[in-house]
Amino acid sequence: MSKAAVIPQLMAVFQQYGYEGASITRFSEATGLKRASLYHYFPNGKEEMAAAVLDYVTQTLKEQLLSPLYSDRPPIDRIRTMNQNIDIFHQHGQKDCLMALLSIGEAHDLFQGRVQQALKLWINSLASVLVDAGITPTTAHHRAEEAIAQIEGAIVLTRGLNSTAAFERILKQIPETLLRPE
Amino acid sequence: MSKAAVIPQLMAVFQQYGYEGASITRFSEATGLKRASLYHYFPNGKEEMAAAVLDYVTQTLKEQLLSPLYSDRPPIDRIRTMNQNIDIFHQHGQKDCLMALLSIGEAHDLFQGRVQQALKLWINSLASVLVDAGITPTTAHHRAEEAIAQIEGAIVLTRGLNSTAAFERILKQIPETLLRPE
DNA sequence: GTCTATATTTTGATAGAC
DNA sequence: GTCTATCAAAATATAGAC
Repeated sequence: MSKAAVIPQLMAVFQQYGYEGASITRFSEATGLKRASLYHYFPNGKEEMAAAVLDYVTQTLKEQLLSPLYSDRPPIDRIRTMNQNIDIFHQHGQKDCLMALLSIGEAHDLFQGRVQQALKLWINSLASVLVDAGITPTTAHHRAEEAIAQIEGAIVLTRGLNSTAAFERILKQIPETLLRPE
Repeated sequence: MSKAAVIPQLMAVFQQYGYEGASITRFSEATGLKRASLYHYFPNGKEEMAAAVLDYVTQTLKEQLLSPLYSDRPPIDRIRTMNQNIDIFHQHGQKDCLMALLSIGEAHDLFQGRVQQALKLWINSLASVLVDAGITPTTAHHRAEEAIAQIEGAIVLTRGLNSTAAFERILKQIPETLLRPE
């Protein structure tokens, strides 16, 4: 098995258990590889695994979720396409956001830079669509942050209420909310 | 030291590290009590500590955060007062929400019921204020969920961006957003 | 590249003295 | 009620065979 093939499996474990709850044993079960084999790919252990997963997530964010924002379609359609991909990636809110999980506890000290960079990329990409739609840059930036907060919070609600209803409803109304008149 | 005095200190550890990252050693350091002394208060260990903390948080939620919602002041003032207390309790987004943290990983299986109950209490209390303000019950319920999602997501942004700016801005605009015309 | 075996550290938990 | 001492289990990590 190649290193590239194990990373999504490690990601799934981090998504379910968070950084401190994810153990090498759980990684071993998820990948089918023994402990020592995982250390062959990631000599620095869990920390290196999380860093690799975070890089993978950042790339997925760029290629899968944010790339529609840079198309030549109308702004509302670009945002709707992003949301459809978010809905799939997070499985209607049932799969956690790695940026949220890897900013808790000791993971916060380790990955603060990476998480902050990825979040800012998301915020700026979304804000640029609003600017294209004629919205003031400051307002655009604020609204982008608010939309991302709603998405992250909707994931929390999905976990806490054991229901995907709020997530799907919130996601659906985000495009119109973002593009409302100033 | 009484059991009641220990619980807020345990809460602080859970807020910083989450459920799996919170170890008995960290509880010992935070309280000044040795391991065995903590087991005197909580024979069932970490699980019982988290349950006690969650009960304490639920009571704080009721008494400190939600009680202003049931006053006889105008709806907008009731919500503003709740938000001021949220801002203090969560230290401008820097202190995590226990309901969010205790629904991750194996904690999710252990505390799903308690978390769901507390979240529903919050949602229903907030929605009832909107109904008082003349908003349709269904819309009120939806808006309450959206506001709580924004608050939870704003805490995630505070962690991820290492800044309280988004949290404070989002909190400030929530009362008007909740009470906007249908 | 994957494994078995093993070492080390940390964590959760208990017994029993004071 | 708090402690020291101790144990068992789990976690991280490494050595070395194939």
